[in-house]
Amino acid sequence: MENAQRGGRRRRRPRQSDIARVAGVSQTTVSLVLRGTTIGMSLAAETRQRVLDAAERLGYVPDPVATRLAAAGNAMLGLYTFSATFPTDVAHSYYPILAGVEEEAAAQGQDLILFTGSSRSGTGAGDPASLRRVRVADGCLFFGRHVPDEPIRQLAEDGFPFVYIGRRNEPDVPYVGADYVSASAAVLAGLAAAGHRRVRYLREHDQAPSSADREEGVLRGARSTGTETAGLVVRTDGTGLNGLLASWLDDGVTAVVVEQTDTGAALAGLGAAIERAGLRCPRDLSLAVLGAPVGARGRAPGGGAVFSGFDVPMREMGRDAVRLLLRLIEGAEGVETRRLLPCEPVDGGTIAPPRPPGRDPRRE
Amino acid sequence: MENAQRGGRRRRRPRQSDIARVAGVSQTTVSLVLRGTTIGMSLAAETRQRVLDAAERLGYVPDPVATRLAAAGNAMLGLYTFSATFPTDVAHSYYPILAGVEEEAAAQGQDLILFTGSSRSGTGAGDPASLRRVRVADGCLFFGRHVPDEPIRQLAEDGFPFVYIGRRNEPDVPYVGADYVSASAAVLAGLAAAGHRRVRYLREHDQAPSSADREEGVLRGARSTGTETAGLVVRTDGTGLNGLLASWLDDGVTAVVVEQTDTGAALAGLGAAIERAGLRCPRDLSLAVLGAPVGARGRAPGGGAVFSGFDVPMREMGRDAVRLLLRLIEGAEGVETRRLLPCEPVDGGTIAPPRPPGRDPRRE
DNA sequence: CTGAAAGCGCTTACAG
DNA sequence: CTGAAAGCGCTTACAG
Repeated sequence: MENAQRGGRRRRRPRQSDIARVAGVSQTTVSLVLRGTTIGMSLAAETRQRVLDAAERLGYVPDPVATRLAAAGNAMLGLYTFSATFPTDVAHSYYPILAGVEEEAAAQGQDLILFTGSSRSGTGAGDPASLRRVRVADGCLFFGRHVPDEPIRQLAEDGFPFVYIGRRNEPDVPYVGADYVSASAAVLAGLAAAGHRRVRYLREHDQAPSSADREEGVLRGARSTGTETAGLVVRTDGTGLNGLLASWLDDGVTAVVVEQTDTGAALAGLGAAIERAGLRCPRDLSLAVLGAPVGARGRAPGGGAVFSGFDVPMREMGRDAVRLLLRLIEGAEGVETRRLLPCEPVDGGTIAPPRPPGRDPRRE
Repeated sequence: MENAQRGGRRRRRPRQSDIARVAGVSQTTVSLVLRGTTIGMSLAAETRQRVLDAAERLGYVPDPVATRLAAAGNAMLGLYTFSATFPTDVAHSYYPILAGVEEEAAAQGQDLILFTGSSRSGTGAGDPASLRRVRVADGCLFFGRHVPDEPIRQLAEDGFPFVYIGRRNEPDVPYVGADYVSASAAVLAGLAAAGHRRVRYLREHDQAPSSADREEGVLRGARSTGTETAGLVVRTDGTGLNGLLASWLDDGVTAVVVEQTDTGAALAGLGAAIERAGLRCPRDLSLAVLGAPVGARGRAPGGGAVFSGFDVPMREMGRDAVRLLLRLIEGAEGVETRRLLPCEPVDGGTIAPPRPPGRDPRRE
């Protein structure tokens, strides 16, 4: 191996002109054969081969930056996350999305550029400079609950192809999201079918579309099943749940629905309150989670059962976003650019018929 | 947003020459003031202002692609994994490494290219063509237990900077690994201190350096503590553990040490055998794992306790590999290019004093 | 203090 | 079938 690594003069990467010299042709010709361009189809097979050989021998690899400057594609897709791509503390909640993106990118022969600009600033907001860098890729996937509008607008205006992972409100923005509305409504329907009429829906203060959609679904589901809507929606930052839980029990609430976000604050707070009160699910209280938590945290408190509710098809969202982005890059017409994927219902065992009226689970 | 995404004609973005025209200066001057370059410090304040104003008015935004081309070096680090980067089935075992890499890359202002070449071919072996692609990055991180030598050699010869994550045997190859030898020896010492003399070490057939190191550490630890070495090392592919376990108990074995690999075959097989035999750890049998499994699988069988053994500092390995790679890229002298990071011992509650001789846990 | 020029490594008309 | 030339939008010596 020689110690090429240390101080060893690094040999300059070969470029097309090097190949040209070796093969005895012009740089233009090199570019033509290397791109396998269909325009200058008429290349002598022998010339072609000579160029190919030289390129192989020199270990040529096209420079993606130069390629992009000259306005061509380079088989690289970007992924820009408006929060650390690999969060430490968030229990890897978004890992499956990354997995899906990587999987499909690989299947399509695309490399993936992870743009790290956003994670640097602790804010999680993408700073404009780092956002601009995404242009070295052929197109970019965006992802994160909170996203700055302006820089993205810029990209859109310039015709740079991109796709959001997660539904967006802005018109004309391509995205692949999850159908939280239907899935949430279905959960309420399930609760109603089990006999619950007085339910609480716990959501965080977050304003993201995914939260709004869940709430809409919950309300829609409640209305269509005759579940009480008064006092149904409760906002929390994850604290003060002990008191809330107590008041709910006083009011005869028999089931609680929680949204699962990246912070997991609401669910964590509720879980703690339930444990503290010594309640058992679903005997004392039915529980449903909108959007299944990932990994080890997917256990219901005091039971070991898996939460009832629905799964977010994160992996599939990642995959589909890659497919859509590729379509946009190739300029395909008539592609559906706003997609909602169905969420799989999960019958996890935390929903049961309501406890008999008048029975206070805390006195047992 | 106009429908810029689909075929819409896009307005040309302003460039430096536009500013130059408006401000009545040369494009060079524009570049100078915009970069705030320290070299051409001597810019008339008035000129400077004029340029700044024009830039502001035109809404100028530098083109990152052009900037990079001109500046040489593209602030991209590669990560090439000799297996799917985001495995589905392997319980995300390597996730923390990715997290560390991403974290440090972000801190250093580097973007990350995930090369997907290796995952495409089901083989997990990187095909030479895809491997060559890594040259588009300024340098590359390699990762995976089994790695093809030849293409890497090529890269080294060309002076392309790279770093392995995980120890390598080849001389002169830069790496950041874990000190499995010391950590494994320490585990044996702990077992000996608890009173165990007859121990079995279960490893897979795998030949990777990380496996070899663990075995070496186990043997070293056994020798220095008077633990029996005869029959100590046992190889398995994860099957036939029921029989093996029975024979060990017959032989008076009181503790088992298992290596944890990416497949987890040995540990999974052993765990199943233990459960099947109805043994409880550590009462009936002490257990230690060399290299902690990740996430939900980190629970010991029949107990719920965390495994004793040690943690692999994956996140820190990722971070440190990025740092080292950056040093190599900048051509730093006298850098330690072969690093082993210490593994944190884990006292997880699966090690206890040996059961009394003659007590057969299976008859209780 | 400022500008003309070359160059980063490619692609793409346009001529032969 | 192949090459000379211009251009993508910047940066960086090098001259004035």
